[in-house]
Amino acid sequence: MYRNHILYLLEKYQTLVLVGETGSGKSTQIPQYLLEAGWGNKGFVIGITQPRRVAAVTVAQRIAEERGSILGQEIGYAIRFENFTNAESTRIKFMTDGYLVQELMRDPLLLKYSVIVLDEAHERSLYTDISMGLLKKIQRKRADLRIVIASATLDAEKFQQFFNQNETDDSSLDTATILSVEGRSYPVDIMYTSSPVPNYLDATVNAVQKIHETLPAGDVLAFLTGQDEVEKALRRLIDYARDQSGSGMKLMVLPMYSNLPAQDQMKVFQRMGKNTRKVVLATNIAETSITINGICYVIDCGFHKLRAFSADSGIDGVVVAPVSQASATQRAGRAGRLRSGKAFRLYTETEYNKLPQASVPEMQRSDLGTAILQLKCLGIDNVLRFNFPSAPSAKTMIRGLDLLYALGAIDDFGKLTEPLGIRMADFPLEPKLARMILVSGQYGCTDEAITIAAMLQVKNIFHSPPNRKLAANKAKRKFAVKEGDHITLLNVYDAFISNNKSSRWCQEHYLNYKGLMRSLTIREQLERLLKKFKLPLKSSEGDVDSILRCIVEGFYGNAARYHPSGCYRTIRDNNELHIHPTSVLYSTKVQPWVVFHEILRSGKDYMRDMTVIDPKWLYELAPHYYQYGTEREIAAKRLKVDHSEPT
DNA sequence: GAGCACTGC
Repeated sequence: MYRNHILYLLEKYQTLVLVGETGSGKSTQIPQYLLEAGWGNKGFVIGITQPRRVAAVTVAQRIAEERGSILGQEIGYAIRFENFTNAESTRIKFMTDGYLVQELMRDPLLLKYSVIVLDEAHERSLYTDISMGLLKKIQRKRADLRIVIASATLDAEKFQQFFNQNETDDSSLDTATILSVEGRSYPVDIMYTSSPVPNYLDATVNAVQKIHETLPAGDVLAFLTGQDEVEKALRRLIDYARDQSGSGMKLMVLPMYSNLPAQDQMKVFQRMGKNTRKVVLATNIAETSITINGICYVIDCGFHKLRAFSADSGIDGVVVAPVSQASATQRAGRAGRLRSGKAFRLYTETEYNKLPQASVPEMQRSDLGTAILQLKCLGIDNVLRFNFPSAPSAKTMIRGLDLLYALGAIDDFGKLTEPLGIRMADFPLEPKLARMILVSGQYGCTDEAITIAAMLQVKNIFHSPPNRKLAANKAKRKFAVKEGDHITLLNVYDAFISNNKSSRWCQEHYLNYKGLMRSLTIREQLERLLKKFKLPLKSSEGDVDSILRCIVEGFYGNAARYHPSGCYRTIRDNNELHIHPTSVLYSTKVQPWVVFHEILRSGKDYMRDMTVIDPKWLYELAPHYYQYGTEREIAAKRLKVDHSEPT
């Protein structure tokens, strides 16, 4: 395929932007071309990054198989917790883009590598963008390092300009170039509605029925925005399928979203009998993360859920937003992998033309605390001037810097503190939790701190099947304590260990066994980090106050106070907050002061994972953050803010 | 009485 062309351009240019549809085979072919052309000689390694762990593993597996080699030798992969590479023999190394950033801490100029391929760059994941900024810097010092950016069409020129070091008008001096490779997919007919659709859920259900009644055999993939919508549409289409039974072709309707248990997810990959049409109702998980073979018809509602971060309130949330043209193209393409297909867009062509070309990169809609910490650790002192492919707003950057300063990770000059800041960057956790763990030695509760941090990484520890909610709630109350969710999670973990990590015990107590096993692994990793920093593993032996104070050390910025209006308000910004119904504090008597782990935005702003605190701790532990010394003064400040706001 | 797409160290 474009073998010689690619190799020629890589000799001539430092950076090659390779444009081609996903699934065109380039992920597996290009690394092998590079290897055969000698880019893996003299001990050099060819590195390929992927935004997702599974992709890194499966592509590595596929190539190893093609070449008849054992995975972990010539072909290897490295992702968090798993390193299947061999220091001497590995020539092609797959990794996640996050892993590459981590690798840079050990090998700042990537001297081991001759080529780095950033695959799926058009997705613009947070770490792909960071990698691009860092690689550009490295290239100035290492003219021999080659970079391949593999992307879908839209961003190609932007990437080429970003990496091009030629500042003259003479294009023969360019250091970056673009090459388009053709995909192997089949044409897809795009259909639009003739007028705007009032309700895309109804329209999706109707479209499935119409396809089933009027179009030839072929499976259907419909994109909706969330679990809720998928389940709603599912119920209606199952009813429809039942009414249809007996008349011609059967209909098999299946849901697909990330929260769905693995065995149910697997069902969408099963092949149906000849007389059955499969309909998959999916979230955007089916846009990039998974590929279902045999889809001939795609229905695109025109919306998806996206992470959104507000630099003003510091609240991270998810919002429903119109898709971009790039997403719409990607969705439609899912119909043309087997033979030519049809994509039904539930919006007009005029509406399509008004859509943004591409979604805003993740970099520009995330909290950047962790990312800034990592950049500082890599020697980027002035992150505000760092060359990102799409720079985040100054406000977001300052918010991130503020947080790191408050947590003691950086000093007055923006320099990483020693040892706290440097150690925080080493933790695979958000900065608040990293600080909580690193100071836990002073509270004699390192043991409890890493357990709590590990438990907070896993969502849905408590299982609540819709038909047995009452029993599940009762089971949960057995672990619940008045101090709140953090100590409750600690109890659950301890009980899990003293019951020999029994899956049966979990089932009886409505606990998520897999989730608990995962927090066990994460906890082991954190324990290793404690050892690395020579912090002894020590339990507070039932002294709960020490643990609570330790939590406040990391989370004083997330403090809230009960407000007479019947909800909570953050101390710092006076934002309205509510208790999430999954909190153990939801059904107990009102506690005036709390800290929370995170805010969940869905209609209202909910605090998830809360702990009751003594307000004195706030100014004892964080006088620099709460400038007003006494509780009375904090209250006075709060009142002042209240008066200035019409409510 | 809620339910968030996805990903990563």
